[in-house]
Amino acid sequence: MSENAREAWRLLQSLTRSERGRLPAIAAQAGLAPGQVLALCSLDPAKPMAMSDLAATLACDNSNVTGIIDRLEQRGLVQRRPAERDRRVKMLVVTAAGARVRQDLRSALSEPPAALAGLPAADQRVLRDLLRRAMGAAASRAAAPGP
Amino acid sequence: MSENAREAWRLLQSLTRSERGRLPAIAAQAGLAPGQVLALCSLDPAKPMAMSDLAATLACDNSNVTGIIDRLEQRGLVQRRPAERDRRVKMLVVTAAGARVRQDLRSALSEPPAALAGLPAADQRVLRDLLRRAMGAAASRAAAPGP
DNA sequence: TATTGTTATACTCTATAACTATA
DNA sequence: TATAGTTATAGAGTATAACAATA
Repeated sequence: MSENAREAWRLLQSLTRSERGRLPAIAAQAGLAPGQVLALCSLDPAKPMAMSDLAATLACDNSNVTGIIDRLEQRGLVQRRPAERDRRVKMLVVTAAGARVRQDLRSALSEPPAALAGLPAADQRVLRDLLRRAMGAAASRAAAPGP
Repeated sequence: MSENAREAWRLLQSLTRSERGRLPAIAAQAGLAPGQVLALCSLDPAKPMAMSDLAATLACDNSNVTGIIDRLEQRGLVQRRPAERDRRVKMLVVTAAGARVRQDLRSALSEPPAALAGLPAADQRVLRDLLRRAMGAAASRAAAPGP
């Protein structure tokens, strides 16, 4: 019985739900819509990505990514480039301006909420270590599914 | 310097982001849209709530709640009732059918993701206690803002 | 006058289906 | 035939502004 895990998950959900307004607020400040912010932050300026890979990252349909990238491209933050090996594929390149905006967005989004910032330093460290373990173990399980 | 809190927050965000598809999936199974699920789950069947209070809970505009409640009311899950004391206000009452659906939804949503369910029992307990402290302290601060 | 909820309007995100170009 | 991306279309969530009923 993992009632503790259930309660921990409920607490985590209420924490992130209380921070729900931040993404729209940060996006509005940059003159972007929330989805555009998530897309821009998901792109690595050093490593162009195909449209369909971005769709998988954002867990949404290709047709949706078309519209989001249209708007980011109009703003000069991203560019489409045809892939060399397969001309059906379009690679997404973050422009210099896009990289600057992205850096600001990521910095704002990673600002911890009061509930975490107010914890004693020792608790913050315990929490970080625990989450590292949890995420690492989950990644391992995904890579090598059990028998 | 709270770099640990920052990293913990980033890890929490990636955990909840990896669970991003669950709300739409659970909503679709119940034949509802994600926003309708959040609204229904936010209503306490034992304690009717004004439209504007629900808007505050969901951190969105009143005009938006009108549309969401329209659809929940058409489905027979919620009813509008005029408040006795102030006839401008409409109280939202969860129907018997709505309470059943709500219970199922809450149960499905509180199922912890693999990253948490896979942690050792001791870690789950530590995490739960830590989050209880964090959320409790934040609530206290909100109730009594410092000097 | 001020407030609660509704309506009108517009933009964004989302999906499905049909289409084009390429493989 | 199958795949990557686009277009067309539709439904839902979001906001602002104007409005009605009530306070």
